[in-house]
Formats: sequence, C-alpha cells, structure tokens
Amino acid sequence: MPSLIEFPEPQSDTPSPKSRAGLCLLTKRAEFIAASRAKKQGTKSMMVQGRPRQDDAPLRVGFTCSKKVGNAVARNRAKRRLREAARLILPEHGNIGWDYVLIGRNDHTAARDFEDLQRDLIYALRKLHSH
RNA sequence: ACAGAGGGCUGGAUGGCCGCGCACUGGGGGCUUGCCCCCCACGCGAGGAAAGUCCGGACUCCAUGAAGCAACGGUGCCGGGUAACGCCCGGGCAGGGCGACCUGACGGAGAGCGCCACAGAAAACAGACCGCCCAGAUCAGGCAGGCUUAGGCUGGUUUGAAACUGGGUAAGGGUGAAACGGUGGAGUAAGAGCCCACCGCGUCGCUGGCAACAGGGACGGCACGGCAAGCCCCACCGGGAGCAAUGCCAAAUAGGACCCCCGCGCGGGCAGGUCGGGCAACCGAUACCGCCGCUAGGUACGCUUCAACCAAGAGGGGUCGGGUUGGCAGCUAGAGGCGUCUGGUAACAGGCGUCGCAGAUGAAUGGUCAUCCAUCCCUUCGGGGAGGACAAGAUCCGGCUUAUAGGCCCUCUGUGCAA
RNA sequence: GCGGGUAUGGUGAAAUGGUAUCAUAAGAGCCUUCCAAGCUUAAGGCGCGGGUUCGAUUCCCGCUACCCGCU
Repeated sequence: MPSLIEFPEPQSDTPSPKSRAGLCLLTKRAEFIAASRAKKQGTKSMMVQGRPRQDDAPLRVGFTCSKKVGNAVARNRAKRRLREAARLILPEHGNIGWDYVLIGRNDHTAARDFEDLQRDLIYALRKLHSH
C-alpha cells in the first residue's frame, strides 16, 4: 500500500534502505561518484574507496567491476569474492557512518588466496581511517 | 589394427559448516491486525551455446479498417514440414573424394543497359593484322625455237623471289581468366560443318516422375562467350517501432511562457432593417437579407481511391524553459518438458499418461574443508604438487552463426592381417 | 537490454572492380651565419577470416575493435 510506505526524505545523505547479506548497499550512481571523490587506497587484489558521511547511520558498501576485469563470468566471480570478504570483515573493522566502494582488479581479485584478500581489505581500511 | 566419414549424448561428482535471491507450503513471534513485518524449516535457483543480435514469430504501442500503384528491402532448383522463416527433411542437378560421404545465393545473359584492365590480329552485329593459296605485273636463272657475222635481239615454257596489285580462305598465329563448337576422316589451289561418324549444342514430340529432372527418338547444321554477391527482368514475401515497448500509482515543478493553424461556416467592418436606452450626436443588442476579408481540415504514411469516425475544444502543432530517474503491473503455463503408442522414408503431426521447471533490477550461485574423476609436472615408484573448455539469465519462443578442454555411445568406409 | 554506425601511411581525409591519391608529421639532401619558411627526394597503408569474380579497399557472409542513440 503506497499510503503506508514512508518515502525517504530527498536528501542525498540519507542511506538508501536496500540491504543484502547484512550490509546496507549503495544503489545510486551519485553515491558511487561521491565515494570516488573521497579517499582511496589500492592493494594487490582490490581498490577501496571510503567516505565519511557525518551521520550515525550504518555503514554502506558498494561493489564495482569494470569491463577491464573480463567477461561477465569473471566480473560476477570477482564481485562475489569481494562481497564475501566485506561480509566477514566490515562489521568488525568498518566505521559507522562511512560509505565504502570495493573495486575489482584484473586477474588478482579472482585468483588471490581468500585469506590474503581479507588481509588486503583490513589493511586498506586501516589506512583509510588513519588518514 | 591403422586411417577416416556421419549422427547423438554429456559439459566434473558427493558430502559437512557459514552465507545469498525468489516463492509463500508449514511453524513461531511482533504490533499500528494488514491477506503487514521479523525469525526458522522445507522447496526452487544459469546455458548448450544463456553469447553475437543475423532471420522468423508471439506480445504492446504508433494508428479503427480495406484495396491498388510506386519506391525500398529481402528471398530464389523441386516437393514437403512449420505459427512463421533466409530454418529443417526428402529428392534433383553440378563439383570434390578410391570410398563412407562432403560442398553449393543452384531462377533469367534468347527484354534491355553496362563492364571485360594489361596482353593480343581480334574481347562480341563480327571483322581480317600476319600467314596460306591463285592470278597479274616486274626482276633473275634454266631449257627449246626463230633472227643474227661472233656479240646480241625476240618471244614460248618452267622455276624462284625481300617488296607490289587484285582475289580466295579462316586450318595455324608468342597472348589472355576467357578466342567464334571438339576429335577423326573425306575434300581442296589453299581451306572451311562445305560434307560424314561420334561427342557437345539447339528445336519439337514420346516415356517415367506431383515436380525439379532423367531416358530415348526425330530434325536442325553451329547459331547462342563471361559477369546478375553490376544495374536490371520474373515470381513470392514485408506498414513502422520495440519490454528502456506499454499501462498505472506516488513525488516534484511554474496545472509555465511565446508563436502558428482550424471546414458545414467563422470573424470583423460598412450601410440598411428591427429592438432597447438617450433631447440629440450616439451607444448597446440582434444576424433574416446585401457587400468585403480569411478558409476547404484531421485520423493517412510517397501517391491515388473508398467506408466509417472526429472536427471552436481541458483543441492541434512548433520553439524555449522547468521537474522526476522512485514503486507496481507487463513477468513467466509455453507453438512447454519427459515417457509411450499411431501415421509418415524423414522433418513432423496426432492420441494417451505424467511433471510443475529462475524471475533478479548497482542485478541472486560465494567462501572454506574432505574424498573421488579427467589432465599436466616432479619422482628415490612409496608418493608429492599444480589444477578444471567456452562461457552466465534480463519479455518469451523457433532457428542460424560464432566460441568450446575433454569424455561416452551408435552406424558406416578404405587398407592390412588372421580364421 | 534494444537499435544504429565506422574501420585506408604516425595523424586527418579521398576513391566507378584493374597494386591506392592528397594534406600534414617524421627521415635525408639543398638553401641560410643559425632557425623558420621554401625546394628536391626516398620510405611507410586498405581491421581479421572466408566466398563471388580472371582480378576485391570496393560486392556478399562471419568475426574483432571502437563510437552513437533510447529509460
């Protein structure tokens, strides 16, 4: 029923209600662009972008794989591995009120050992928070 | 055994723990009792090509329907299958292979236009550059005769000739992708379908076949080069756009500005008439009649014709500007899969039974562990290590094309060996 | 996802089925005291694979890469 659905205020800082795997997801292109203009930290297996939002809402995360990663099979696999790593790491190491974007890289995101992938994410988050 | 040909199937397997999407079957809980929300269990959860978007449809809108013409695009041996097709099956013909078998845009060049570079005599109504042959003239030589004192002159016959003139001929000619039927004989001055035999070609009957076509006969007497994936002709097919179609809800904005257009008639003006007001000039109303101006539409599209409908209205069109990028429906039961029977050579069709089989939208299948399977590497033969083809739905279906590690099954061909 | 288009020297562009032209850049030489301009000169190419044709940059089919439009 439309009358019962509370429409969110049209302010860009309010988190979008979409969630999956226990994490709030970024869905709008403008949110991705805002994150890309903030801090970034590259590792061997991924690029991580982070942006503090100045509110107390839960942290949000988005995943991106461009055509450089490969065909659709390679892109989907890279995003799944990034999503699994985010599910395990972010609730513990992420900060409330931040937006994160994880970007897959050619070959290494799909081929790197999963424990190394998790260590890469923890390292990148620590660097982003400290700067 | 080796080498091959055709067809079909499969596309790593099993389990444990954590995690994801959908559905709403069951259970539990929450309150704002809604067919709402949360949790748990169960169920389902990428492909043979999901791909390329090359064809054909379903469906939706443009735009309610019908017919014809033109243009444009496509298809192109024959018959059948199909909702339809450029697809499939069967047959014919042509080419390739010892063979199983494979390949083929495979209508028309006798409707017309165009092109055929270079080379070559000539590239398309044929003609004749070289050559070959005949005749003539000229020149030279041999031989015989006549005249003459030796020399020499004359004319007959024959032979030859680089070049000349007039005819005959198209057999031969470095070429070229392609050269005016081919081979053999007869014939001739030389030659020639000029004639003959066979082959090819053309025309007309006959026989078989639904047909494409095949077989055989008679006649003709060589005419008719190639290219239509050049234009074109013939036959058939096609209105356009696409699920980001389309419909609805919510939100937001300026329910915005300017310009143009509209028939039965409309609008304006003038004069008169009529009515009303006014002392009057004049003002207002009316539209039966007269004159002036504007106009002959839209749905329909390149053109023509027709039926029907709409046509001064919240009208149509154009330019500029502003707002939104949320949600729901479409959205998965369909020319559906599997099994079996019947008809058919087959593609396929029909009957019966049975199954319920993804519906996401920054977009769901992942992480990890163990065992097995295929492959590769190392090896002290105990084992150890690496590691899984091409590639993932996005409205749905029928095809085609392209990519694809390997594994399995069936049928057939050739060669060799054995019995 | 759906639809449309392009590919020619390093770069930007032309072309009737007969080995491809122009501009510019880069190389060498001349000119100049030197540079620029100018002049001369050589090299360098039809995205890939099939087919039609005697012959393909051109015609047809299939791939590859790139670009554009539609919510």
